[in-house]
Amino acid sequence: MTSANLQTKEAPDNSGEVSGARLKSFIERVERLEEEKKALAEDIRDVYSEAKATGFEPKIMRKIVSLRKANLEKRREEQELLELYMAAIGMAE
Amino acid sequence: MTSANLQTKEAPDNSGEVSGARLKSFIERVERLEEEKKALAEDIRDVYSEAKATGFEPKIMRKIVSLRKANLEKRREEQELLELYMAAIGMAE
Amino acid sequence: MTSANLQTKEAPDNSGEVSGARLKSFIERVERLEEEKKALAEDIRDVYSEAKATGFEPKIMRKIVSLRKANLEKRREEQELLELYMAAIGMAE
Amino acid sequence: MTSANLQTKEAPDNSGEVSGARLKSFIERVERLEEEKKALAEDIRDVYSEAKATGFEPKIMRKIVSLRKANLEKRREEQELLELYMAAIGMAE
DNA sequence: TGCATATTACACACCC
DNA sequence: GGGTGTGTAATATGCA
Repeated sequence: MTSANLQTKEAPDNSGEVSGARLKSFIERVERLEEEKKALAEDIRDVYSEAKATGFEPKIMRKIVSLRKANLEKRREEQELLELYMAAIGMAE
Repeated sequence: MTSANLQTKEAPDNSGEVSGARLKSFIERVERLEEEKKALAEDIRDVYSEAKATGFEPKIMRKIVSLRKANLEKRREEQELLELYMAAIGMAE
Repeated sequence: MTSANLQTKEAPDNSGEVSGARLKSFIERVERLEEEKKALAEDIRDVYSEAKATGFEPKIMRKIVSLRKANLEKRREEQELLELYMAAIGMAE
Repeated sequence: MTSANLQTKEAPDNSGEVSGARLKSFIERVERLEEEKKALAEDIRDVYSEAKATGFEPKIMRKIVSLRKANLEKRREEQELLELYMAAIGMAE
């Protein structure tokens, strides 16, 4: 398996060593980022916990966050549509 | 609604203003963290894209990442089981 | 609502009655299955209770079950990864 | 580990062998039930798939199932409350 | 576009 | 009985 070429496209070098090293590097970059992501998820939970400790209900808070996000996306879509129309009628931004 | 007390526990102040401000602060902290999390998710996708551009298949890479994570979790669970056993037979930590 | 077409695709018949009857039938099949599932969940709880009554700790038992399941899944994933590799290097199944 | 007594209460026998066998039996009973439960979950998914193939939206169907379940529970709770009241005022069922 | 998977929201079970 | 953690259900996302 070590000498097998994992790449589906043409190998730019004459050994699997380099390919393996690059793959490993990519994998580790992903894992590092995943860890950071996980840490942020924990931070978020901590905020909810802290809020709960001061008397706010996380469940409702999540609802609020979700609603605000939906509003944002809706606004952004409307904005994009607007710009599309403006471009269509020759109004530069 | 503006004067209603959103908190389930006793209000430590005489107005909903303060409570609302605190809630808003929590919400915004969550939203900030969510944004960072989203950015990381994009970074991860970028890594996969970059890897793909050099010839690695994201599908296989994801499997590898997933497998390594499973290994890690399994090890952690085994450790927990061991500690559970030790606790059950009265061996203090 | 009664005459509205609940189906997203074209209605193959001239009334909502049939559509409603089919929907009801699906719903009831789901509910029946959900009931059976719930009964099984209760059976499982009963086993843990019985085990506990004879001196085994459910917490540890759950860990064991979980660990064995993890082993199984890990093995399956490794197999999938292997097949993925084989496919990637052109080895037909 | 093999001779360690996993039971927290007094061992009714002079060896861990029997205890281990009983534990294994409990574990396997749980696993068997879990498998059946999983099979039912798949059956349910199949029903939704089949419904979807005939034009019904699973998302809405799930909502309906959930609502009917809530109604059922609500009714049952009201019934229990009613019986409680009746018992309280001496009205036998 | 449909399927598979990853993430998120929820509910139940255990512990204190 | 209230909080915590685990496990499951639902949704959202990415791939074929």
